[in-house]
Amino acid sequence: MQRALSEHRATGGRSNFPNWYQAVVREADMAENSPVRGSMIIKPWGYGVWEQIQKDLDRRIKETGHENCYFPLFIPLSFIAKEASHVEGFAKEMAIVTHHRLKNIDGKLQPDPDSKLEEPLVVRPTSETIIGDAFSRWVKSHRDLPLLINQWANVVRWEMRTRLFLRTAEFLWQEGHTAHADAEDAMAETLRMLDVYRDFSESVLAMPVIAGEKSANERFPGAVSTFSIEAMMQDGKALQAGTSHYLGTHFAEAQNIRFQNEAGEHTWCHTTSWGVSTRLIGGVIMTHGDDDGLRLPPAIAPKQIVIVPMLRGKPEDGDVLGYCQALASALSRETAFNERIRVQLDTKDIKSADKRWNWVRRGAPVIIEIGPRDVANGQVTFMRRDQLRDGDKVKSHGMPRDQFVGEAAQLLTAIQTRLYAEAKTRLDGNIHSGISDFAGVADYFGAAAGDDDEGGEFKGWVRTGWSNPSGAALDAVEQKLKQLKLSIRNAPLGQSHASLGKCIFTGEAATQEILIARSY
RNA sequence: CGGGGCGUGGCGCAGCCUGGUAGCGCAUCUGCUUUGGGAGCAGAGGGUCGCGUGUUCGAAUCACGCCGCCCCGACCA
Repeated sequence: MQRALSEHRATGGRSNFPNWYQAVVREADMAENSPVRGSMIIKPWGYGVWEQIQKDLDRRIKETGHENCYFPLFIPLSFIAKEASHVEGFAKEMAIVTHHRLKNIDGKLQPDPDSKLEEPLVVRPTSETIIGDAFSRWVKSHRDLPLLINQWANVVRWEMRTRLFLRTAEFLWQEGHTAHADAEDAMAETLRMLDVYRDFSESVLAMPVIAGEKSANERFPGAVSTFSIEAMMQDGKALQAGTSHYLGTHFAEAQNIRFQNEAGEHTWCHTTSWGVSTRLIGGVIMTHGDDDGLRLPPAIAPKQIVIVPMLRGKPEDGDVLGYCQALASALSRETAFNERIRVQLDTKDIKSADKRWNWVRRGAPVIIEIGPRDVANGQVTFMRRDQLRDGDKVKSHGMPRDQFVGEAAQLLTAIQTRLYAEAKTRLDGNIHSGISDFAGVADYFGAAAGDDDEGGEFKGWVRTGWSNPSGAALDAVEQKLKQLKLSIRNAPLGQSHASLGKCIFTGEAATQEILIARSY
């Protein structure tokens, strides 16, 4: 068997990054395009990753005091209008429901004109309005605060340009919505959840990120401040992997979310919202994938250890299978990342070599291959997906069975750690902080890439000082960057306020450092 | 939605300029051989060439319209 791809690799390599990304999504069996424009079918392996993400993040969300609930998919158009009137620029492309019945007219199934809705319904693009409406009824007293709500849901945004996982018309996410008595408490919540995202991304997805504050122009419409975590993909571009917004009293005022304080005065709540989506899976792919396909961090791999029996249609197959079954059940009694190890014994009736490569492409962290020789010697032969090859050859390891079972959890942890370290080295090593003027930035990133579809040369990020201008001055900065296809990702948190030099845009004294990058 | 590219069996492509009724590699199925490894040989199945209209005796091939995908831009998680 041979793949019609260079050097036996499944993906065609990362030199054409967009093509490579699509190849990994396909080869790893994660998702495919659907008949509906811009909407994807998430296949079992891809959805399995999402389920692991959900499970871990949900626990963290609950541990920080939030409760899950569910709000309707349909939002009255007037709710959106209300928000739009208070939040300039909040004009997302949305799907709108206008009828409630189909009718066969002239042989064509179409909306029945008699079933037109009095008020159109919007398929939720985000739920601030409908949740805020409920909050206005739920919050009466300072004793009701803080109100800490989360929901796991799908949302729809009629995006012009879509890419599997990174931007789809419909996507899955969680959205947290909270109401607080004062700004201090709400801001603490905003930063707390940002840090939940940061830690989750780093320790579970093995995807290092920089947490920071967005510039005024990149704020969520209506937010007082927006924070993000930004991850560096293998092509050097930044991916906004999660956001957390402090909304001040803007939404509370628009939706009448207020409470009586201890003095009996009616007071506006301070609200927050925060979310991460299936985009995280795109981030994982572009962070950890290699020329052979996906590499999944063990913490989110639907199957952490896959056992491939070397069956040959011979009498000893029974012994091999029995040995594998015993190994599988022994391994699944072990614990890694606070859960039972997820083991799969692959008994599908295909060639074992094909099975191996299927799991390699999907990114199973550990692939065990058991043949008669292993059975006879009480051995386990395995491959680490994070260190699959030695040069061009596949590297396999042998170990006594009981030792392997005993050390399996450590092995998974080691893989998790190594994937993180690899990504962390790339991130840290490609943030350039020695550039002190705009010409240097332009020079570093070079001219904007042409209209070809090549991935282009790897460029990291630039970290430099600026004076945090506002209004027209900020617009000018944005335009200047846009010409180089650049944007300000965020102003990293926890900056030391040592000598920052001059703003590379205005020449004034810099007040903080920002990250500049090309982005998704 | 603007610019560019593309749409031919599951995947990757050739054919299209110079219309004549579909081909290659991989994958799939069957048989035999092979077996610590992304196997070999032989045979087989699978495509109304994105959709529609037009031109033509005849359209994958030409024209027009539409849809979808990819890249760039605008927009965004």
